Formats: sequence, structure tokens, C-alpha cells
Amino acid sequence: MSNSKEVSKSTIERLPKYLRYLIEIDKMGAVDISSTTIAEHFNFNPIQVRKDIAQVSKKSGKPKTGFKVKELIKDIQNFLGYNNYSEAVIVGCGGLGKTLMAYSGFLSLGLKIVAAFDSNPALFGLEVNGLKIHSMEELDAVINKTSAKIGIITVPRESAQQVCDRLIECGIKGIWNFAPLHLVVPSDVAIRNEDMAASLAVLSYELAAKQKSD
Amino acid sequence: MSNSKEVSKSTIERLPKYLRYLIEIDKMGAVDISSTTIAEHFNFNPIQVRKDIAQVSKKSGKPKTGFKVKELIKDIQNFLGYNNYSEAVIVGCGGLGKTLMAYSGFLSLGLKIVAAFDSNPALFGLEVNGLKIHSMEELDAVINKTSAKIGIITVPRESAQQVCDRLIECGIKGIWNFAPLHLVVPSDVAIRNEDMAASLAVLSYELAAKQKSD
DNA sequence: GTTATATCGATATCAGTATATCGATATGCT
DNA sequence: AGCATATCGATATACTGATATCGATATAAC
Ligand SMILES: NC(=O)c1ccc[n+]([C@@H]2O[C@H](COP(=O)([O-])OP(=O)(O)OC[C@H]3O[C@@H](n4cnc5c(N)ncnc54)[C@H](O)[C@@H]3O)[C@@H](O)[C@H]2O)c1
Ligand SMILES: NC(=O)c1ccc[n+]([C@@H]2O[C@H](COP(=O)([O-])OP(=O)(O)OC[C@H]3O[C@@H](n4cnc5c(N)ncnc54)[C@H](O)[C@@H]3O)[C@@H](O)[C@H]2O)c1
Repeated sequence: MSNSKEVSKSTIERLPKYLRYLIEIDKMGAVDISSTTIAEHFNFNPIQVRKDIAQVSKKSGKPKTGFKVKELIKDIQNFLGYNNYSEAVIVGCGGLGKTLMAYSGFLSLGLKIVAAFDSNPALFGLEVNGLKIHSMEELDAVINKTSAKIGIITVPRESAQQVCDRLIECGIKGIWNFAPLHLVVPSDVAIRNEDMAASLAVLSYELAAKQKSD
Repeated sequence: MSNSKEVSKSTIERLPKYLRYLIEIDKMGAVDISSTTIAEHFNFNPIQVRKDIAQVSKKSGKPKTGFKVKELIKDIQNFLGYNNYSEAVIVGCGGLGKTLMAYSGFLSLGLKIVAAFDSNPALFGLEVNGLKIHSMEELDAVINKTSAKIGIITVPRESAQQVCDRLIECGIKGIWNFAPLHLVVPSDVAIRNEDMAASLAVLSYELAAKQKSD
């Protein structure tokens, strides 16, 4: 498929963490940073950090000092696409949907929510954070006025798969699902199931394991 | 540490997915279910499903028919601890905090939020979903009146590590962090960083990869 | 200027997870 | 009843990601 080397999911998940840390120490005046120091901060392995960096930055680090903070920041941001915005639409403007719409943090991640939809007529026309809520009938028309490729799903579990299918029909190519079910999509569509039950299960299991060992 | 065999994180993440599916088909009247059918539903590998099941259920499946749906449900629920509630407290009752407090879905995951805290005096005494918001001064006293072992963090990034440390001082043993930073905790504390930036990074990368290959 | 050392990058090894193979068997079908 | 077959569980293999090793080297310290 892709000609350049594949970057693993685990590496990609760590990159935003490095980035936040680098931005922080940059603000504090740091110029150089070593993989060792980054690793210590996160309790990671320095070799892992170095390998992650090597995959997204062509600049090579120097013995004894490491990497240039500002260069690393630029390279990671570039790799993650934080420079140019991706547009997204959101479907389901209930509790969670409205919260995400009001969240300012996505902008710095290169994500801009450009349209919102709901099936509840009571919400039509309402504005949240400057975003007007549209009816589901307008889905196709409104999406096609944007260049949105990402759809955020915050509808109840029962309607999530159906909403997902409709989004894909409208040309959406990436689904960020917050409903508690595992959505299935065609192979040309990217999907991320934000499964809080799975997350909590891991936390509870680890908690139980640690409690047991004393 | 633990005497029984360890169950991998990946397996634990899949179990809640299986469970939701099993409950659904149980409602639809299904009695038996094969690993093949489960796997097809999720686009997983049937051997993987069988191995996951083998780790949490002593009941063995039968050739040609598979497993008993109701038995599997019970075994998975039991393994995940959905039968007896874990208590949790939440710190940070802003947009996201209030949304989580109002969310009814946690109960079926065996999680019960029993207390809420914020540093903003304007919120003290306010009730969300029957939960009164306490001041941070009351943290220790209120937590110790409960049996909460889990702390949910929904404060701004800047105060998250400090809040985390205080929770641990109060006897909290598992941290569910929604603030955008990688919290570091002592080794006897379980931590789950719900990192939306990491999540979105993976989605964006996969989206870009799929767009490229056409 | 010389020396000691922290860090790098490349390569090798290790560990853990996912997948493949295969014999056994219970069930459904003729 | 007998046969074909879907599925199981156990074992073996393959794959992917994490960690260890090691020579090279730029820098800091003296
Ligand atoms: N609230 C949370 O903290 C939380 C946490 C984790 C997961 N979730 C999940 O996120 C989803 C939303 O949760 P919520 O608390 O905001 O629920 P909610 O009921 O407050 O909001 C759901 C919204 O979706 C709309 N909707 C329903 N069917 C629709 C359809 N077919 N098309 C378009 N819009 C439709 C409703 O009108 C409503 O506005 C749920 O699946 C929930 O399980 C929520
Ligand atoms: N809102 C979202 O959709 C969203 C999404 C992902 C991550 N997050 C993260 O979750 C956190 C909360 O987000 P939010 O939108 O609810 O923010 P918010 O500003 O609405 O709420 C934060 C709350 O924390 C309280 N607070 C601040 N400092 C505190 C302290 N030291 N002790 C106790 N309480 C304190 C504030 O009074 C406020 O009520 C943030 O870190 C945010 O980045 C939010």
C-alpha cells in the first residue's frame, strides 16, 4: 500500500505525548533534549523513544546532548498533521456531543468541527459554540458543502451503526465513535471506537491485580 | 504476583465488546454461539476469540454448536466484575465532568460515582444527577466515608498531576485520567490515560493511509 | 588539548500476541 | 445408523513491538 515505512499504532499513540512534553519544556527554555530525559519523564524505555523519533524525524540526534527541541516539535507536528486542519462533523448533540462541540482542545490537534446534526427537532437551529445543529435530512447537503472527512458519532448505541452507514454514504472516510458498540465499516474507511467500557475494564483489572499483590 | 495466569490487556479490551454482542443476541433469543460467528461480527480471528473465551470461562465449547450464550455472559460479567459495584469519585465538574456524572452507562459496567469535587466555589453544593459537588478541602474526609478506590480526573491539564497526587494521598488506587497529559503514578497505583489526542492521531494516520492508497 | 562519558544509531535478541495447523468429536443430515 | 462437517482445544509457528548490546562520536569537564 504505502511506499514509506509503516509506523506502528503504538508509536503513533506515543507521539502526541512527546509533543505535549516538548512544547512544555520549550516554553521553559529548553533547547536540547535527549531520549533518555524524555523516557524518564514518561517511565518509558529510552531506546523506544529514540526509535519513535527516528520514524518521524530525519534530523539525527547528537551524542551527549540529543535532539533540538524546536526541530522535534516541528517534525512531530508535521507528521501528525497538526499544521493543516482536518474538518469533522458530529452527529448526536446530547450530553457528550455538546461537550465535545464546546471543547476548544481539538483545534490544537488540527481538528475542526464544522457541522453538527441531531434527529431531535427540539434541537434544530440551536447553536453550541457557534455551531448550528442541523436535522438529519440535511446531512448529505451540509457535509458536501464542507471538506469534512471525519465523522464523530455521539448518538445512543441503538442508532450508531445506522448513523455510521449514512455518514459513509455522504463521503465520510474516518469515524470517531463514542457510542458503546464496535462499529463495523468498509475497508476503505478508518474507524476508531472510543470504547470506555474497554478502557474501564483494563483499569479495573490492573487495579484488582495491584490490590491482590499485598 | 498473581497466582492465576495473567490475562493480556488486548484480551481484556475485547471482552466488553463480546459481552455487549452476547447480551444483544441473547435478547434476540440465541442460545448457542460459536467463536466463528462472534469473530465474523467483529472482523476478528476466530482462534483469537476462542482463546479469549478460554481465559475467562471454564465451560468448554461443543463442536458444531459452540458455547452457551447465557453461560458466556455470566462468565465474562463475572470476570470483569460487573456484578459488584466499584465506587469512584470524580474531580473537576466542568463540561466533561458534568457529562460523565450525568451518564447512566457506567452503572452497567459496575462503576458507581459516589462523590464529586471541584475547586470553583461557585459550584459547591450544586447537584448533578443527585451528586453534590464538594470543595477540594473535603476531599480526604468525603473519600474516606466511601469505599472508592477509583478517581476520575476531569480538571484542566495544568492541575491534573497535582489533583492526581492528592487523590493517591487519600487512598485512591486507580486513576482514570481525561486530561490531556500522561500522568505518572507510583507503581502500586493503576492508571489509565484516556488520551484523545493519541486516539485522534491514530484515526488521522489511518485515514491518511487509506486515502493515499487510491 | 586530552580524557571521560552520555548519548546516538544500527543490529541483534527477546517477549508477547496473533495466526495457522491438526486431531478429536458432537451434531445435523441423509 | 452412518456420514459429512463445523467447531473445539492443543500445539506449533509467525509476526510485531520492546528491549539489549555495542561501536562510534560529540561534548563537557579538567
Ligand atoms: N455521556 C457520557 O459521558 C458518555 C460516555 C461514554 C459514552 N457515551 C455514549 O455516547 C453517546 C451519547 O451519549 P449522551 O450521554 O450524549 O446521550 P444523549 O442521549 O444525551 O444524546 C444522544 C443524542 O443523540 C440524538 N440522536 C438519537 N438518535 C439519533 C439519530 N438516529 N440520529 C441523530 N441523532 C440522534 C439524540 O437526539 C440526543 O441528542 C451514547 O451512545 C453514550 O452511550 C456517553
Ligand atoms: N470537554 C471535552 O470534550 C474534553 C475532551 C477531552 C479532554 N478533555 C479534558 O478534560 C478536562 C476537563 O475538560 P472540560 O472541558 O470539562 O474543562 P472545564 O474547564 O469545563 O472544567 C474543568 C473543571 O475543573 C475545575 N478545576 C480546575 N482546577 C481544579 C483543581 N485544581 N481542583 C479541582 N477542580 C479544578 C474547574 O473549576 C472546572 O469546573 C480538561 O483537561 C480537558 O482538556 C475535555
